Parts: sequence; C-alpha cells; structure tokens
Amino acid sequence: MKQQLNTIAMLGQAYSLLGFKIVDGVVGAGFPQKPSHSAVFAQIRPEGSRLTELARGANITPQAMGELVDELEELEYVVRRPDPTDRRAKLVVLTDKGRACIAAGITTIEGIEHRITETLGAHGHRQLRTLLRKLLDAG
Amino acid sequence: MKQQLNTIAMLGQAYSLLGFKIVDGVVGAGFPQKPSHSAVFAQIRPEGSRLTELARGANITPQAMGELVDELEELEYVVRRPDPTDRRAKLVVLTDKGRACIAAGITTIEGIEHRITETLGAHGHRQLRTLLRKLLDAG
DNA sequence: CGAATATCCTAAGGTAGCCTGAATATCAGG
DNA sequence: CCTGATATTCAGGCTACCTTAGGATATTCG
Repeated sequence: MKQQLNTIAMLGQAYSLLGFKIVDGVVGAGFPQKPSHSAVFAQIRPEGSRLTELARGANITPQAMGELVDELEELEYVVRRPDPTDRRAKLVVLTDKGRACIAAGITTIEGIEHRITETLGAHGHRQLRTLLRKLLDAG
Repeated sequence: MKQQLNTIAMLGQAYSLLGFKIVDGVVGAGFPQKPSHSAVFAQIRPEGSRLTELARGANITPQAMGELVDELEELEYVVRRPDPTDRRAKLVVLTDKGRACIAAGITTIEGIEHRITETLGAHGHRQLRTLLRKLLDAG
C-alpha cells in the first residue's frame, strides 16, 4: 500500500493525519464540478468498476455513489454498461471524455509539482518529500 | 501579515495554495463541534469583536456569522454584549469556557508540533518549516 | 425449484454551511 | 431633523452530501 505519492497528495495526507479534515482536491480545469466526483475518478478501473465496489472504496452507501455516477453520466464522463461476467451488475466505465478529464487533472498536478521544484530546487523538493514521507510513516 | 505559523497551519496553507480546498481544522477535543466555528475563535479579540467585523474577516455574510455566533452562544463559548461605543452594535465576547476552549486547542496543537519534532528531529522539523515557508512565500 | 444473496434503483429525509431579501434600530453629517 | 450609511436580526431558500427504507431483478446454492 505504500505507493509512490506526489508531493501535494503527501501534504494533504500529512495534514489529514495531524487531525485535520480535508476535502478531496479539485485540481485544475480538467476535473468535474463537484469535489466528491473525484471519489469516482480516483478509483475507477480501466475495465470499469461496479457501483457497489466504488461505494465501498469511497466509504459511502451505494445509493450515494449512484447519485455521483448519475451526475458523471449526465456529464458524459462515464457510461453504465452491463457486466458481461455477471448479469445482475453493471459496470461504470470511463468514456473518452472521462479519460481526457483525468489526463487534464494529471497535467495540472504535474504542473504544480514542477512549480514546487522550481521554487525549492530539485534538492529541496526531494528533502520535502523525504520529511513528509517520514511523517506519514510515523503516523 | 507574515506572522509566525505553526507547522500544521503551514501544511494546510501550502495544500490550499496548491489548488486544493481544505476545511478548516478541527484540532483536538478543545474545539467546538463545527469546523466553521473556528472562524470565530481564530479572529475574536480579547475585548470582543463585532459580528460584522467577524463576518468580514471570515469572508461570509453577517447573517451566516450570526448563526455561528448563535451556536457558540448556545454552547456558552461566547456572549453578546451591547457595545458601549455604538448602540447599534453588539460585542461578541469570549466567556471563560470559550477561553478554556482556545487554550485546549492550543495545547493540542503544541502536542502535535512536539510529535513532529520527535519524528523528524529538531533539525528536520526546522527544515520542513523552511521548505514550507518558501512554498508559501513563492505562492 | 425455492431460498438466500447480490446488485441496483427510487423516494424521502436530514444536516452543514452558506446565501438573498427585508425589517428595525442607530449613527453621522449637513 | 432629515438622509444615507451601518449593525443586527428574522425569514426563507439553496446546494452538496449523505442517510434510511423499500422494492425490483438476477444469480447462486441447497
């Protein structure tokens, strides 16, 4: 579970770890309107994910997740397709527009990371990440 | 305006600066129920502050601030007293309980800061603050 | 087959945290 | 003393985000 994290995510986690509540980031123009929508984008698998699966991952009820998916479907970021392996289920799948949206978000994040490196220097940026890593590991 | 900031506040500001939205911190048991309540505690002056003054500082409408103060008054953290210098206005003043609440919050924050120093070492903690300071100044 | 289980949907409800609009009281200046 | 600005309050509304309740349908298991 100790995956590679970008600096802003580490900042957020550190902040959260220290007893603060944070709202999930809405980074850049590529992302949809509601902060909670990123709960879908962050989780959805390339082959598509089930509603209940997404709900469990986001720790909300399937009904609440259903509403989010409704909205994202309306915005044409995802579509619901029948699951070929289980005819009870439907798969929530990203559309091209959805993938473009994620790509735009990633570009924004990369831009921010770049700006951090510019400000702190490569060495400083590495130092910052190391310190944050230590904080997260200790927490 | 470049006052001394503790590390957690700096983390939060940095995170916010980088395009994320954060909910104000609820640190420790000393603080009241709602995150937004800290908008009052953070601003209120020892002699008391006016409602509109607090509203401007928190960048919300006086009506919204009025509701927050209502709640805090209900919880006996503050009282409304007539302003001796202006009979239109009332002063929102901390009670003993309110001051105790702030003190408890500060104690909690100090505890967290202490834990950070323990984890990173005094040198590491200073380094972290320096790096965050740079990020904030650049933003 | 029939019962239990899984998935999904609709509907209704609730809270937090804001907002606008309008009423009332007071102040400050000519 | 009239006028326009300022301070507060009451009333009503809104959005984001989540819940519980109940029911439809499809699948798996004994």
